[in-house]
Amino acid sequence: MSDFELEQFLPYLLNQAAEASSLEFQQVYKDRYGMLRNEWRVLFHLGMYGQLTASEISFRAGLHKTKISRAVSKLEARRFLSRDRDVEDRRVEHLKLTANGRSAYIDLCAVAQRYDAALLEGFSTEDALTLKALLRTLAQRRR
Amino acid sequence: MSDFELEQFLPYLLNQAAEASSLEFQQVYKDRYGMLRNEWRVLFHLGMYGQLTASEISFRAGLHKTKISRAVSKLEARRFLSRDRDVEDRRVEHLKLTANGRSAYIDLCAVAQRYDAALLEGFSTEDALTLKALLRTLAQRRR
DNA sequence: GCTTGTTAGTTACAAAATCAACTATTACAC
DNA sequence: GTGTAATAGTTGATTTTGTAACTAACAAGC
Repeated sequence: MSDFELEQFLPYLLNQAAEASSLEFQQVYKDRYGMLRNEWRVLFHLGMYGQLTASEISFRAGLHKTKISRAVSKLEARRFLSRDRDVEDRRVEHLKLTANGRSAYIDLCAVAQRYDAALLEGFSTEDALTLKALLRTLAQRRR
Repeated sequence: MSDFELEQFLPYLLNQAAEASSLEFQQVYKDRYGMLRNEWRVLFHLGMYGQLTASEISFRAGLHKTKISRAVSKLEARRFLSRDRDVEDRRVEHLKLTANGRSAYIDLCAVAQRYDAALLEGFSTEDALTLKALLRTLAQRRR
């Protein structure tokens, strides 16, 4: 194919952009709290929505249950969250952040907000909104 | 932080969108040619630019040299590319696609073009252009 | 009650990514 | 030339992920 442009191919572009714009933030949660990507995501979901079960996080974040399971173990080991078995259904665990976890969440939220603003610097407000709306649409078609 | 929205956080959004929109295409190059993401990328760079060295691919694609090295080995083992040692500088290898590799490239290009169009279906031409331009800007801030 | 099916979450093993150390070759200083 | 540094690319050890099989608990039919 003569007229194909890799740099115009959406999945490629998205990957490049995602990787580039995750790098610095990743550095922060890794260096500051020893977290991995999935751990950060679980922490944020609990921080935003309060108490959740692993399945609920899995559904909301679009993460496979094994990823959740491992992320939860790590976060628990580092005292960022606590588990509570459901009394009605003893298969279910309710997860919530410890004080420690909450303070990490609050700290990282602030970092994230500043970081987000920095990434969008140079874009017009309208472009920024369009970008995020389109990305949300693309992300929705899932699994 | 009360007003933080994970779904508005650019790195998160980009990752979700990237993952969602890579899935189906990944399935194609995996099922049809047994390729991994890095192998597909190397194949496309060689398909688009002709003969390149590993370092050149590394620079253009923003991939670490170990990823290139392993992708090249796999592609060579499956007869998708051939290596040629440089006569002037015997550290350097010139890589290029075999007929086999080229035909895989041409096939995947066509798939990619159709897939790209399908992803953008429902977006206005203007939105599509804006999206790609912004993504390119974000991707540029790199490494 | 007992069997069958389903759901929540974990674990085991293989595949893949990472990071650092390595070899081979060239370049440059003296 | 000889020693030192730089570059191209590979390999190995460790971590992380992915897939599938697993355990434990519940639910529904009979």
